[in-house]
Amino acid sequence: MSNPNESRARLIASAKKEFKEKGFAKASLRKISADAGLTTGAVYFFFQDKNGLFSAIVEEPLNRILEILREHLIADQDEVMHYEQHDGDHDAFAAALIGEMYADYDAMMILLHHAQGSAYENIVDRMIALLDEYYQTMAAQYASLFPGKRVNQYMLHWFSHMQINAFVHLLEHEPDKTQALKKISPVLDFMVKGFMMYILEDDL
Amino acid sequence: MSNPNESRARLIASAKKEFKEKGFAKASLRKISADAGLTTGAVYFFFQDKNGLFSAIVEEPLNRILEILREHLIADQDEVMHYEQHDGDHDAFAAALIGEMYADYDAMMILLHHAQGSAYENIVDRMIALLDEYYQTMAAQYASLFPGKRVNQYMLHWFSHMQINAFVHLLEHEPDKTQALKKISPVLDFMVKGFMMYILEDDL
Amino acid sequence: MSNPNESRARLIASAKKEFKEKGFAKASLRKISADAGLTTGAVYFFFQDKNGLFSAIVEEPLNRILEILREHLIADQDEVMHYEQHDGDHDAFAAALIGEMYADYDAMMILLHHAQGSAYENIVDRMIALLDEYYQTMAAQYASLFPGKRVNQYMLHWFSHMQINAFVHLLEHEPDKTQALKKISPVLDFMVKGFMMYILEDDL
Amino acid sequence: MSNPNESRARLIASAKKEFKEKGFAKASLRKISADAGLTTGAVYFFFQDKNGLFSAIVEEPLNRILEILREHLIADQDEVMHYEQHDGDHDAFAAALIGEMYADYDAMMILLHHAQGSAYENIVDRMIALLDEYYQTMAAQYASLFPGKRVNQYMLHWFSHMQINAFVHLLEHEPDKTQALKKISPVLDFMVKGFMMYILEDDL
DNA sequence: TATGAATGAGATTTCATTCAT
DNA sequence: CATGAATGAAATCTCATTCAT
Repeated sequence: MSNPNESRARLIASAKKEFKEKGFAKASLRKISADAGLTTGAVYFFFQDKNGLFSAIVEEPLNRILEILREHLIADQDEVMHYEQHDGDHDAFAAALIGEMYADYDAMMILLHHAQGSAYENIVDRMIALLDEYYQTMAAQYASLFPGKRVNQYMLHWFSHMQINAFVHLLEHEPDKTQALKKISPVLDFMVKGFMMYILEDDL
Repeated sequence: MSNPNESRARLIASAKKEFKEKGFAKASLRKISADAGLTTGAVYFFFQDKNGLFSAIVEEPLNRILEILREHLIADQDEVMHYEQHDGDHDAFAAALIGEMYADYDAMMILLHHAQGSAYENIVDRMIALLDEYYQTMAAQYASLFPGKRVNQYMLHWFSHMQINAFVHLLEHEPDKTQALKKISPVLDFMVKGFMMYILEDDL
Repeated sequence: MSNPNESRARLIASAKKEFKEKGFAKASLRKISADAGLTTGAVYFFFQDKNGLFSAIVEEPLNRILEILREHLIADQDEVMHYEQHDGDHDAFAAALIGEMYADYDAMMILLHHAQGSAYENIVDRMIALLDEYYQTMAAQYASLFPGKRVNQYMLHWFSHMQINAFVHLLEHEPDKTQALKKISPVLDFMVKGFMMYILEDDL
Repeated sequence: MSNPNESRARLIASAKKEFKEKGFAKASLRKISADAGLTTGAVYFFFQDKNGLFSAIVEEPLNRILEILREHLIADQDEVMHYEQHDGDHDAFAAALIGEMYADYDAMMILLHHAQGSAYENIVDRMIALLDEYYQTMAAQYASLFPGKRVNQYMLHWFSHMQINAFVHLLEHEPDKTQALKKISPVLDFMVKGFMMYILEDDL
């Protein structure tokens, strides 16, 4: 009770429970505080507000995920430019991503599935948008190699969507990290092959 | 005040606006009523409660969708059993499904994206489960033709997930029905091909 | 539905059910009307308002009870003045009273036990007051025969209270009229004897 | 605002006023809070809900009453078993009971007369049942001494009823504790004598 | 470092009642 | 004879947030 770090930690632990059960919007600060053996005021001492408490849980894991996404995407871009074979890289990327996703499993679940009403409620869409942007450049370069073809924007966006959701789906359905790595492999394989085959359409 | 049906219709129209903007949980009956030029009591005259108002918007479109899903799935099962070629059928199914989905675009969006807190909050999951169940049977029969192979349950479930989400994604990104039909075509093609290739794994 | 008398009757029948179950205050006109296959408006056509509906149920039985009470009390007064023996009369009074009370058992129960919130919520107290008033006169005359004695007002009022409640209690605990007559007999006997013995106190 | 205990106390004081005037069901938390110079939220800070506020008023007095009732009843049982004379004990019991009843007069009135709709709405009936249970045993032993006689169940129950109501009636009609003690004395005397005389009937 | 008190705004829901038709 | 529509007031309750201490 006296150790400040401990109180903060207990608050976060209780908040994780509550957010996971009720979602951000329906979560009650009173219940979180009470469960932590503290009062609502304590939340406002340690965090700015309800959203601040939520941030304290998800911000760091999110940043690490975004970092990995960015690194991978930059690497990927170069690969396409050099027509390199990069199957192994995909697995390396998946491994890194899954490593971080499962490092704080609860936080990740909360961020991806229970953020409605919070400042993060569109996080999945924002990640998709991020991917989209990179794919845009990549696909344009790819298309330039095939005269008479152009990028199918809809498919491109759908691939971004599908790729992000593949990981979200994984998190939801496979709580074990080792199993997760095995299961995502054919999924990625499928998507990579499909990307090459379906991303271009006839230019009329 | 004037036409009886008009008030109910105004209430539903206002509710659609509010649900779409705020989602079920955060939508305010006060605002809905006021926007319709009525009082909250009127909502309880025309509908049972907040959930009843929501149902009045989404129940019928939902039922039509489920009907089409079921019809298609039964047909699909027979096809696999007879090794028939059925690409055309997929397009017919997509056409029917999209036809209904776009018949009341707003209702569909509300049902699929803004139902959290309502009795329909798990509707997408329930649709996925429905698909999953049918695929289960289908895949088992398919697997029986290939000794040494078995169904990859994870991939199977992911395909259900992906298929439903492909339509949800479509709805979200393509408000025009005609365009929607064109855009979903390669997506379905991609998924059908993938299904055959990735649904089985080595039996150890 | 078309016969007006029938509608009114159905409304009253449904109201009896609802009042008995919920009490006047918590009874819902909507539920009463619906149960009668009508709408709330119908209540206002046949009765003035919620209280009017209640009155339609209890007014007549109440009046008959009051009539009997008054008749008995006037007779009783004369008896005391003439020192007559009147045990049989008590039983006759009880028989008449119980006859009316059980003539419309439900109405009586509603009037005596479920009237809170209605215009009749103090009916038992008013009946007690009525009795009290008559006893007042009677006891004063009785006391005038015993120098050094005076009426114990508290006991007098308590006897009124007890007498009324004896019948209320009977109604509540014995739904059968014939049984009721048997059971009330020793109760009345007890009270009559007690009245004579305890109604006077020493005048200091 | 100022003294913390003061707000809670003001809330309880206002609640007593409102409950006494309107009864539990029709009492308004808004009015109670406003009268206390606070908002409804304050009620929910200090108490769990409307029933909790009611409990805060009546729970303690009630428990003390029940305690006295139980003690007296156990003592009474022994007395009958030993054919002891115990007139004095009745007065002691009455004194104790009245002492507690008048310790918080308003709370007692609210509990006994204005609890409809609350968790305590059947408290008088429960007290009667408690008494009834004890009398059951007592009367059975008494009856065993008189061959050819049996307990008149209806009278027995009516005595329980009458005894409890004698105190309720007292509370209602005599706000002064000292006066109350004097007034209840002949009432108890009357009931004790009656009990012995009327509790048995011929066994057929 | 945190509490305890309290606010103020808002939520859904229920109700008796009215009235044009 | 009765409906169907609608009101307006009120109800309990929940919540994030604030702030003096």
